[in-house]
Amino acid sequence: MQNSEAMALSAALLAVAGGLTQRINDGVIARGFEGVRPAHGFAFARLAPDGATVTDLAVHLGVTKQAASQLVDELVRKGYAERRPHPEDARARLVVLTERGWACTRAAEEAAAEAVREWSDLLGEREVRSLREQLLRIAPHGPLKPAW
Amino acid sequence: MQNSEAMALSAALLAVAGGLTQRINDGVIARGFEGVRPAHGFAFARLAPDGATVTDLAVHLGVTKQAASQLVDELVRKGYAERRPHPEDARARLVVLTERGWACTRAAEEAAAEAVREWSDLLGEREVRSLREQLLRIAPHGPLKPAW
DNA sequence: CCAGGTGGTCAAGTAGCTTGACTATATGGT
DNA sequence: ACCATATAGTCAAGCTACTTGACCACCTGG
Repeated sequence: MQNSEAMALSAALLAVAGGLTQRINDGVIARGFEGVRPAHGFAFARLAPDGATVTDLAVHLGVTKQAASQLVDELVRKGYAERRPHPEDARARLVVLTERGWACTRAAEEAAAEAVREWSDLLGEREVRSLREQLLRIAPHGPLKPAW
Repeated sequence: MQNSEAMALSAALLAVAGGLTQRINDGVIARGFEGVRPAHGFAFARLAPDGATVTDLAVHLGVTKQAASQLVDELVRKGYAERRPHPEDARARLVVLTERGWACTRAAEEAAAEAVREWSDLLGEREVRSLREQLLRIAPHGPLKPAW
């Protein structure tokens, strides 16, 4: 594959990702969750299963723990998460989603599903499934660095 | 398709996009172009064909023209672009790439091709081609907003 | 030819990150 | 049992890439 084709693929991928991010964010806000930014979504993804410590979150997001702590402050202030004492380590705190945090997560899923449905209209469900599997196979596993 | 599957697709897409962005940026820097950020790449893409005005660039990047102007300042200072008088409008300036700017663009293409080659190893060329065409068909056309 | 629109810059403010310094708690070797 | 070192988290200050607001130079149409 020529370099220019690789660049076309890259540009398309980044354009789709940027558009999807914006659509999810807009959709979440339209569902009544104000003051959320895309970065919060990545935090929610890590907090959702069982909660996480600030340091866990920092590694997951690829930022310093101070930045992660500020982000948690913000989520707490806006009612999406709360800090609890950690059951096994008195130094640490377990950050967990509130009910509102869970509702926001569900809203993000709905918004994502809406965008994906449009792709199905363009490509067909079969192609979207193959797209999903291809992406899952090439997705990296490291920290989810939003930087671009 | 269920919401959770849509979310899995979205997460994979964003992870791939984030990883690709980082790989391209790292690759460009490794080829000797210091002080470049991912945002510069999007600017280069708009400047490359025939140059562009600051306002064009601002629309393309989805930022204010002041921000675009600052970015151009930076590119000029680092030797990647230069401002010329606009041939048809004395208010405007045409921002064009320098030779170094073109070299940096080629470096980005090489880095992108490198990443895509790894995907070929995982998926096969045939699947990568189909990935490219699917993405091109669902890519939005608006401003290329890096925000997430 | 001048009224309003557009291209660009200057200046100041802001948000989200960084680095640096510190406290409190945990852990492992002696 | 104790102390040296590592780790979880916070506080404070600084930086950078953006924003909004104000402004000038030049274009365009009645």
